[in-house]
Amino acid sequence: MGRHKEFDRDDALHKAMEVFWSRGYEAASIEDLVRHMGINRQSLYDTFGDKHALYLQSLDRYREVEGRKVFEQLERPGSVKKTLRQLFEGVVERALCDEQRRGCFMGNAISELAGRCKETAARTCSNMAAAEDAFYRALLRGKKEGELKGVRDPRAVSRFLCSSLQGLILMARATQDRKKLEDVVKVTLSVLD
Amino acid sequence: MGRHKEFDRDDALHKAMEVFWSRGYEAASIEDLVRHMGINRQSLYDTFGDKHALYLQSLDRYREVEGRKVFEQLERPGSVKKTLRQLFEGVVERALCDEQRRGCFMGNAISELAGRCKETAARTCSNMAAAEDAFYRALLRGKKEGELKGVRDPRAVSRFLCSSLQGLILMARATQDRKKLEDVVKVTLSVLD
DNA sequence: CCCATTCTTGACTATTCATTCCAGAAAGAG
DNA sequence: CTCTTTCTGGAATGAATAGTCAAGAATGGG
Repeated sequence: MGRHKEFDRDDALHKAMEVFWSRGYEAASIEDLVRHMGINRQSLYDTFGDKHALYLQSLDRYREVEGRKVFEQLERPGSVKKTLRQLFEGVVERALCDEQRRGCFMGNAISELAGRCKETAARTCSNMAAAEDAFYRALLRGKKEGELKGVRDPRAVSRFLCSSLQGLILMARATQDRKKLEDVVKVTLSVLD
Repeated sequence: MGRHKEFDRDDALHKAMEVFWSRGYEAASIEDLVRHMGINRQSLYDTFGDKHALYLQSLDRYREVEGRKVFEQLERPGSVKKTLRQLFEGVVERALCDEQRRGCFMGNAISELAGRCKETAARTCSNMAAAEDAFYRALLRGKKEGELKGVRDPRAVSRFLCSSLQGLILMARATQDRKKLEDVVKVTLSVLD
């Protein structure tokens, strides 16, 4: 009964996420979204609701896509230290390539919106808790496998790694100097020794 | 010759800074600014130029006021470790009090604007370099006074402290949990041992 | 074929935005 | 007082904004 949707919902949402990620909530206009999503304005409203609802769905999407990458990386067997090094160096590498300097969508959301939008606050808060847990499980595994004997308080260190990751990503938006970023990574990971 | 200005320029600029600091660039309307600055709209344009110019001046103002506090704190004689602990714990304390969750104006500027406004990028970049230098000088002093023997690469550690500070401030906007923030501080400062 | 559904298009509304203009009041200098 | 400057308030401008509406074309199920 009736015509099918011509566009792929997930695809359009992904495109919306890219717009909000690189421009932020306020600076992204519906015009920008319609153009970049490649769908009709009416379809946008019919499918995703209003701009704010679309933003929240974009945040969820980001968490699924980008968050999953991190979680999977942290769960891969092998040296936890090496994995963490790859994770942090990967952030540096991607930051230096990305000429848009988008940073972390979750971090941006915290900075721009979490203070005055409780739906955003809930999402960013729970995302950060999830990241902390992923770090925590990796640290526990590293301890069990005898690799991280120096880590006394894995819960505290997992929180530290969360915060450090955000700090590094922010710094990478302010400077292009690879040496500075690698210095940060070097000292950050030294707490694991 | 002529009537004097009725309002204090610095005072008005300070008020403008508060608005941009708590709401960001895009979400702060001229209406908000006029209301909170307590001056006339025309006076705003006559005195500060347009919204963008006012924003840049607010950034400069923030650097003078808030930056100076940090720089002075770092230059005070006495234990560098203790000073750094006070600095980081002060950030936690202020973040937990501030019900507006404003974070760091410079960090917010990086996140919201540095990618597409080169004047903002220049200011945030130079501010970060200044902060790095302030940390660096403090670390050098600590080494000279024999307190920080464990710090091998003070330049790298100063960069790390910069990044960590921003990470902590961001995390403090996402969570109210004092224990989490104190964990971050604890591990961060452990690199000085 | 017919009907229901959905896509597409473009126009439309209503609000908000930054910015400018204007006319008059206030106030200091000579 | 007089001139000049600045403050004040409100109105006006024009662009951009988010969101809605309506009419028609496309498409699939029955």
